[in-house]
Amino acid sequence: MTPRDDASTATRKEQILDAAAELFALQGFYKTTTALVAKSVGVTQPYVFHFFRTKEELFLAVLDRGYRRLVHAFSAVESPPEELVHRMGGAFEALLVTHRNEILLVMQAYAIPEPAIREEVKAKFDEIHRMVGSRFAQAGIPNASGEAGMFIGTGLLIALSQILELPRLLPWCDPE
Amino acid sequence: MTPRDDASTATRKEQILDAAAELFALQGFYKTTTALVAKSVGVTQPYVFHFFRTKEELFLAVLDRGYRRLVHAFSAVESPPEELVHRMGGAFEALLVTHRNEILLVMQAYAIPEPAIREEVKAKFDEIHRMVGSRFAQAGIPNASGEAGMFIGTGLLIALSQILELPRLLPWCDPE
DNA sequence: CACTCCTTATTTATCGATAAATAAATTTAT
DNA sequence: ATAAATTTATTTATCGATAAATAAGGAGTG
Repeated sequence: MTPRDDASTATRKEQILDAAAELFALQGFYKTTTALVAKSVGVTQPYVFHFFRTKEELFLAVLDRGYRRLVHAFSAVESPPEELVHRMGGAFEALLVTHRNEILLVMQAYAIPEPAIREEVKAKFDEIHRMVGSRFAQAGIPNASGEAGMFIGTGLLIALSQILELPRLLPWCDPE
Repeated sequence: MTPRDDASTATRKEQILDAAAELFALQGFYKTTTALVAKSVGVTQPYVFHFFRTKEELFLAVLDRGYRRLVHAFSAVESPPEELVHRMGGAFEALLVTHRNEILLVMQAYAIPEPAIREEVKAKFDEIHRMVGSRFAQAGIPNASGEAGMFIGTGLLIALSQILELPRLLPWCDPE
C-alpha cells in the first residue's frame, strides 16, 4: 500500500500529527505516550520515531501547525476598522469550532516546562501579539499594542472556560 | 500569626509544602519528582509519603493554599467603589511579588490533565469568579459578572507574560 | 535513679510499572 | 530484487510507592 491510497488520503506522518494533536490537547504533553499516539493511528510505537526523532519534536511539530493556523486566520481577517477587533475575535472562535483541540493545545502550551517548548511558545505568542497589534494600529485603534494584549488575555479566558467547562466565566455569556 | 510560621521553626510538613510549591511552580506537576521535593527539604524521598498519601495529594495541598491566599487577598481589599477594580488588580500584583511561585502555579494549574486536580481548579476558579463578581456588583459596577471574567482574563495574561518573560504583552507596559 | 515502654522522626532497601528510544528483522510494493 | 514501510524484540532509565528497620527521647514505675 503506497502512501496516499488510504481512504483518508493522508500521509502516515500527517495521521500521526493529527492523532498527536488530539491526544496532546486532551491529555497534555506528559500523559500522552508515544504508544498511545501510535495505537490511535494504528501503527507500532517505535514507528513514530521513524518520523520524529523525539517525542518533543513531535510535539513541537503539532504546536507549530497550530500557531501557524492561528496566525493565518488572524491575518486573513478583512474588515472595516471599527469592526476589526470583533471580527478577529470571531476568527478565533471559528477556529475553536473547527480545530478545537489544536487551539486549546496552543493556548495552554505555555504551562509546559520543557525549555525548547517554552521557547517556541514564547516566539509564537510574541509573533501573534505583534501581528495583531500592528493590524489594530493600522485600523487606527488607540493603544493598539495594549488592545492586542487584552485580545490575547480574552483568548486565554475563553480557553480556560472551555477546559474547565465553566462557560459562565465568559463576559458575554450572561445568566438571567 | 499561627504558631511556628517562622522559617526556622517551620514544621517538616510545612517545609515540604513550601519546597513543593516552588518546584511545582517552576517545573510543573510531572517534572517535579517526590525525590526532588525531598532533596530540597533535606529529607529522604519516602518520607514525603509519611505526610501526603500520594504526590497528587501533595500537589492539591499546595494548590489549595495558593487559592485560599488569593481569595483571602481579594476579599480583604477595602476600597471606594470607583477604585475597587484597580485595587483588586493591585492586590493580585502584590501577591505576585510576595508569593510569585504560588500564584503562577495557581494560574497555570488548569492545564494539568489530572481529573482530581482539574476538579479542584474548576471549583476554585468558579469561587473566585463569583466572589469577585459579587464584590463588583456590590460596588455598583455594571455587568459585574462580565467584569469579573475580564479580571480573571487579565490575571491569566499577566501570568502568561511572566512565565514567558514577555512583559510587552501587558497593556500598561507600553514601549517608547 | 535506672530500667523498661512507647512514641516520634527518619532512613535503607527495594518493588513494580511505565515510557522513551534503539537495533534488527521482516513484510510489502514495484 | 531491492528499496521502502513497518514490526518485533529489547534496552535503559526513572519514578511513585511500600515495607521494614534504626535512632533518639521522654514517661512512667519500682
